Amino acid sequence: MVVAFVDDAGVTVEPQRTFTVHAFLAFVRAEEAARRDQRAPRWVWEDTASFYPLLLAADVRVQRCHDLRLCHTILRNSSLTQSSDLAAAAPGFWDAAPALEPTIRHQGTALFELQVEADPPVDTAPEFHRQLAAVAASAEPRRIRLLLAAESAGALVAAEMRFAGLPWDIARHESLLTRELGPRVPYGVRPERLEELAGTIRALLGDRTLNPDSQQDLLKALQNAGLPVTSTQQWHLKEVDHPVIEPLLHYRKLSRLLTANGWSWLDAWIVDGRFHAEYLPGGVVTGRWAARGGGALQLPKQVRGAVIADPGWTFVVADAAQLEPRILAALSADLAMARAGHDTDLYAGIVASGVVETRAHAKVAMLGAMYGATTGESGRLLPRLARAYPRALALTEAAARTGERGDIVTTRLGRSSPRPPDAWLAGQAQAYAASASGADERRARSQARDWGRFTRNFVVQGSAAEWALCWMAEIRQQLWLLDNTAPAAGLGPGIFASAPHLVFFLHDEIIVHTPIALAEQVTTLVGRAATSAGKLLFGDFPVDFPLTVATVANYADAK
DNA sequence: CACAAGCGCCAC
DNA sequence: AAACGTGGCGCTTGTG
Repeated sequence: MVVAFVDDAGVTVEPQRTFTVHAFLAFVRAEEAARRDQRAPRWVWEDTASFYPLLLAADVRVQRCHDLRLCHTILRNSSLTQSSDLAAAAPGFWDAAPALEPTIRHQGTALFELQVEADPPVDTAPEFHRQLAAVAASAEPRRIRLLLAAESAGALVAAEMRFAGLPWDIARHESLLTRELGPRVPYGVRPERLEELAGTIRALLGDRTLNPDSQQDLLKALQNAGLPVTSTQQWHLKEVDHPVIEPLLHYRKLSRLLTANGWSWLDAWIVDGRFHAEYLPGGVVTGRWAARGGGALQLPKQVRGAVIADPGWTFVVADAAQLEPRILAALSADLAMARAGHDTDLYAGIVASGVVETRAHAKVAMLGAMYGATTGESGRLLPRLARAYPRALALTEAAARTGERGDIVTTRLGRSSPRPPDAWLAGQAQAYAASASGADERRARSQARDWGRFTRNFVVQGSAAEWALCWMAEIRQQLWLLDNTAPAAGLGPGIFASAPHLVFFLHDEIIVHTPIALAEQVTTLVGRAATSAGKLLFGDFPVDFPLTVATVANYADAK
């Protein structure tokens, strides 16, 4: 492996060196240890997800990195760097999907199974220089630089969380399954409780062969039994008065538990008592993370009782209270809205200001403003919200109009929305042609509004994702410092064996797994990190980012 | 046989 | 009450 040494401007400061894999691991370990009290090195590499697991498997953590692939995507699309050489170049290697990463399900994986370098090896220096140039020439270098740092730190966090894993109590999960579904059965066989319910449903609908898993069959059977239904969705079925509805909804609930988080899921995803979720930083266009396999970002509340801290350890579970409306208040510099959330639940503050009558109304109206609701309760309440918070609502409206025109919008730190697809542009163009029919125009208007709702939400969701990245990066750094108070901690075998560490992330919520004795310190630093994240994004604008924090041994007790 | 679309439901 | 954003995933069903 080849390591080049450059300064912040990308200028070579030492001759490059070539290492074997094992020598490289020792080198990184030594560099991180030697500079622990100074400014740590920033490792510039192609792709954290394929590279960092190698280091973690060898018990080596790094403090900082620059993920060329993730940063390239941001710079390629950002309105803040649109005149750079990087953005102008034809799509190439750095725009392609990353190579298939090595599979590391747990720390027992042997080193020789890991692919260290791309084949053929990638020359990272030219791309790094293009990126530095794009940042330097940006209209907002401070923001875009912060975004790249936060995105890269997020990639480190994602790899570390996958490596450490979320503690999972298989016995407790299995007892839940047995209690709800009956004894374990082989894959493909209906568990006892589901079979009983299927029988009840068939009898009540007079259809001996009905498969309740088939939406088509089910809809026909319901209609044949005289029920006035056009879909089999839960909310729809709940409005119908018939004896079959209760067992049917129960069947659906249990079936979901079996297929999404049943015995097969346990077998596939829980290794050594840990759920090693694979997060995909930057996996969503808005900058949110996605996840692959195991449904890490959709863990049902129903199974969270199986998330149990190790003996002598506990969880600090923290979620940002009303994150997106607070982000909107700060983005739009809407002082009235920021004040409504000062020292209180933001929705309660809106009620206290006399804008709407109940917290539920405040919430549905705010969500409607951010998602683009036009009808129902939310649509009715919007005008009152717009009177009380004109700046905030003007921002969401402007973002929607921008999208309807086919233009792009940009988050606080500089992530821009994609351009609409060609089919969308063609549809809009067609609606203006002389030959356009009324149907063409209606379709084009409808598609324009759809894209407007996307850009409307993009600004808020994407800026909230940036806040969350900064929050996590700060938590990670502070946990590292806490860890460093112990001699040589973090750099020996089992790097997360004795120190508090992040184990879960869900858009606006984190879990730290920590020795009980350190839980109070962790709680304090997580709260401070939220404040720091707010300052990084919005400077001195007076917006609060309060957390709901719980110290619990069982995730299900967090809320 | 593999794969994709449509549906439904989980999370935020 | 049910239309309003971002996703992943498992099932059935249709198609190549």
